[in-house]
Amino acid sequence: MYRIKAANTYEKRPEDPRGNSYVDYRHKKQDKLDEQLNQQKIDDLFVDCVIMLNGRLEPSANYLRQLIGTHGGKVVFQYMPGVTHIICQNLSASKFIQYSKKTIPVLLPKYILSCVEHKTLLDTTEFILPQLLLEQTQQTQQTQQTQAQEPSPEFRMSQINFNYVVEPVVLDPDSERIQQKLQNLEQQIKIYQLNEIAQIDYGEVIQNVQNTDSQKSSPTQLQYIQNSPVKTHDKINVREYHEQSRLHHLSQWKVEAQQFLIQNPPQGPKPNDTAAPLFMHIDIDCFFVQASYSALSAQQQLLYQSLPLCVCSSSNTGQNSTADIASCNYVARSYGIRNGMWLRTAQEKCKELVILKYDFQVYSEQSKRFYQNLLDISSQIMPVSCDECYIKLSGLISNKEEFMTELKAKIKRSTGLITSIGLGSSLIQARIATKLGKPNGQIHIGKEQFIELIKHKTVDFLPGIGQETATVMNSIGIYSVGDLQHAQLNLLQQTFGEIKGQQLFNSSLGIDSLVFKPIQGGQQQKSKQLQVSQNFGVRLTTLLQLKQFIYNLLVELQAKQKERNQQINRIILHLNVVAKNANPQWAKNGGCGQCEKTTSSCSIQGEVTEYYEQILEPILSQFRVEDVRGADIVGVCGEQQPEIIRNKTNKINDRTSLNQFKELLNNFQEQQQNTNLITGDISQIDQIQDENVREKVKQVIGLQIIKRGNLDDVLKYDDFQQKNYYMQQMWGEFL
DNA sequence: TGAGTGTGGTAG
DNA sequence: ATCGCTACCACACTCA
Repeated sequence: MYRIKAANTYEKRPEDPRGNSYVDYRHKKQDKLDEQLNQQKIDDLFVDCVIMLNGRLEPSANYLRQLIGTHGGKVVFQYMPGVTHIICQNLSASKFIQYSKKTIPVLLPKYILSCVEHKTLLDTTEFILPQLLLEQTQQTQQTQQTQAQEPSPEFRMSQINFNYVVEPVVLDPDSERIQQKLQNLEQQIKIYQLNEIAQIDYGEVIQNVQNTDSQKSSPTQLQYIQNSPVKTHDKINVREYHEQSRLHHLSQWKVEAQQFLIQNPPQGPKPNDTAAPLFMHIDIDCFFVQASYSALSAQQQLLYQSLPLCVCSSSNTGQNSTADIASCNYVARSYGIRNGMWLRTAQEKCKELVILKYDFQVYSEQSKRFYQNLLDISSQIMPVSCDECYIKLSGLISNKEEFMTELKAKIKRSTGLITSIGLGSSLIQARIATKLGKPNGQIHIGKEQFIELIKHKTVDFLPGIGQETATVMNSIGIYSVGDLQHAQLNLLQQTFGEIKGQQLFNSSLGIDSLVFKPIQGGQQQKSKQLQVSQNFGVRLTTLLQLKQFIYNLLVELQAKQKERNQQINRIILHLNVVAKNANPQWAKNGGCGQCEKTTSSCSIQGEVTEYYEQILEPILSQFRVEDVRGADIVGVCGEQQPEIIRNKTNKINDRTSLNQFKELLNNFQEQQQNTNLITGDISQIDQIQDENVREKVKQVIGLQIIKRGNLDDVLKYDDFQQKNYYMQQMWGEFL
């Protein structure tokens, strides 16, 4: 039996498996790197310097480290005696105090770059952190105002710097950039003036400005146009774009599926929580292809039968089509074609590939029909997407094979679509069963089988492990699921974080990190996030176009907010900016290619669109407009939480009761997956009088224990916002 | 230590 | 040409 370890305990960093202490390990690693850099040394510019890099830096700390290293300097990341320079971009108050105790210059990263450029150690005064100058000025003022005291030792350094206060010089060799900034500033001022003068609809104002601007036709030449000759858009209609985006529809259909289930609550029998857990995962095989195929005429269907098929937005058979294969059937897959592959790659692999068109209307209808067939199986359904869901079947099925065969036949009759079904005692087991059975499969696996069957698959076979995680795993010597099953939990948690590490480990053993949350009929779904984004076909050349675009996104967000009837109290803007040295080979036609993401957020009250200047402003100065290739706006909804009493005196201070209850729960030997009940002696919970409270306790504690490992973590876990509320209820009624 | 904010990964 | 969306989770870091 695998004990689920506490997932959220913040214990001391485990020892290095090779027997070194972690600190030693770090030092050794550092030394090794220094040595490596020393071998590539160019000159002795920084030879007597020990430079400390702190926090997030631009250029990155890694880059600076190499740069300094190759010029003979030593880099550290923690303060230690002997440090000669501190390189930092943002200094928090605590760090400020901490650093200003030391008489060491705190400088901008630009110092390093300039020194390298001029091949000499420059005077540091020009590079002192502006924040530091500002802060010490304020501090000095404060001190002067309040009391005429001797400056405390903390300000020794400020005093030193103060003697050399120089207006910080922006050493930007790229004078074009400054010109651009100034131009932008001018344009900004214009738009502000317009807003003040014209008291009309904001959108209209922007539209007008936009028009006059495009007549002028900005002289700005785009750098990237040389690489990717894409037309710039004068006007981008977000909604129109979304109409054609398969990924947009995919997201929409998920919501539609949820709403469908809310409006048509499953009428099937209620699963038995005390029976052995049994979950079904059902998925339509290559949904897009099958659905598109099902919309064809009988004659065409006959023609295309058993041919390699795919769905793609483009019928372009040219050599350079970067259109995505949205979905391909299993015949096509036998040629090595995969979903997401570019059409040109796919056609290189199979010349006979038949390209079917998207038919979003049909997909939506088929999805509804699919769900219609599932309503009478069980009362608990959890949709995953338009073509995929989990159903809880504990204690409802006698003959599993027969059940699966019949269900598949029923769906085939009603929709014409072929599905795969997996059964398992946890969600992930069912999920993997489906995956193993595809296409047209029906499999039931248990935990032991799960572990056996999946042992030799690569780690990315497991849900939740994508490319990035797989790469990191490979780097620590984990390639197959079997490796993961036998991996050191310590190592995993050290690499991926306490919870993530635990979840990955659990996954490999068939233990869920996903919690089964069936749709509750009649209940309106509340999501935590609303998002509107477009990262395709965005080619902006002027600030005004950018503003117009952001505004359009906000309008769309507002419409969505209204439609879903949700509260939004914070908006986030993501801006994708072309990465320096982006590889044009990697970009799709019209795509955003390799981007760097800039983010800004603000809290809002009232209308989303009113905040558009505010959200845009903080990031305007950070990039050149013509580099922008895409933008997202995310609205984060306020969770509609019950009144949480945040009075400290209301906290539970009855340690005895708490400990008793903890002990009781910790005594449970085995945690049953995804049952709302805790196995073992639950009689004490059942003694709770209030039925609602009792159910809540079971549900909340049960789910949380399964998710986190043990009660300690349940009580500790930050995101468990209703903790205090439930705890009060619990302790009020219980014990 | 909890709340706020930013970053990054994953899935369909 | 082409339609690289969206919701959610975990984590890092800062601030008071």
